[in-house]
Amino acid sequence: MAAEHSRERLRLWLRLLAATNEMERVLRRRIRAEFGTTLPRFDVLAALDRAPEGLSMSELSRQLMVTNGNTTSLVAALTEDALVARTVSPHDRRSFSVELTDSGRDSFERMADLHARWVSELLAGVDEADVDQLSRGLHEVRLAIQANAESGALAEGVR
Amino acid sequence: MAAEHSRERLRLWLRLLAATNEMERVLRRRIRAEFGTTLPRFDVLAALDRAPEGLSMSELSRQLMVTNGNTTSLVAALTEDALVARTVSPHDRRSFSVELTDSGRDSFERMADLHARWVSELLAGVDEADVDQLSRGLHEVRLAIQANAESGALAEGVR
DNA sequence: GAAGATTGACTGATCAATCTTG
DNA sequence: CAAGATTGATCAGTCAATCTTC
Repeated sequence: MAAEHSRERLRLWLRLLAATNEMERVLRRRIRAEFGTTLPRFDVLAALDRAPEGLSMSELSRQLMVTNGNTTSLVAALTEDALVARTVSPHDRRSFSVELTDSGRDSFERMADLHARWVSELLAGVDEADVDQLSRGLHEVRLAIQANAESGALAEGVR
Repeated sequence: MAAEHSRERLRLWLRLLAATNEMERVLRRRIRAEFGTTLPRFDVLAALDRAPEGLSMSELSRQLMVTNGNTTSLVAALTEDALVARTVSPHDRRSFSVELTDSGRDSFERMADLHARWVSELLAGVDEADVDQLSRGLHEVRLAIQANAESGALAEGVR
């Protein structure tokens, strides 16, 4: 089994967490200071910008990796501000399509460049080869977690 | 500058975020199901377990990578449950020392093993060499973010 | 005035329960 | 009954303002 290398894996998890927290903290602060909005809201706009044809609430939740309930309130707030709009699906009256308004798209585009620049600058100093290696490794890590969480659920008695 | 490789760095950030979210989601669910508590509370107990002599609120906040206000309410809740105790510092009446109670230590030790096993199992399949490489790389990433956030703050006009 | 800690207002996130439509 | 979405309760987290002590 894998238990004999428990220590190294635990350390990996702590470092993963530390790096992510550090990045999120900096980005959150800058987005607030510079644009007067929040990271989650920016993330909603980014997801919708990638989907010009619109997304359902569930699909949007999946892409943002959050629950439906969370998405509901985020989208409600953004609708208030007229940055996104919801239109009822023509084929399923349970479902909405959420998309950017013109104002939302403008607002997002104003922010996106600077955001990308921040990320890039914050990661400057990590050398090029490491960036790619880490990307690949982290993708592998995510897939492992997903795979192991399912099989582990039964073994551990987690429902 | 670093801007020419913005795309790869952005991708790294997204994967970092995805992997961390996935892991946290699984751990949070299991801790709730198995122990009836939450990940942040577990984290407090873990930090205090590593510091038998106790920690001040500020030092605890720093280690948990959260704000003081957050720590205040977490520690209040754990004090309610008699898992931690606060004693006034003998030398500075502004400051507390927070430490585990016997009950808190028992409770933590019951959980710690299984938690470590979960982490290890969830990361099983990531091969040994990659684990170490990722650990080192992520440490480097964190340091880069911290270093660049400071220097960037002035350049970007973030206060 | 600065540092340790708390408070209050607010945003974000989960989860379980519910409503509506399929 | 399943699936899409919302609601309400609860817990986390930030931030700015405040209180107390140094």
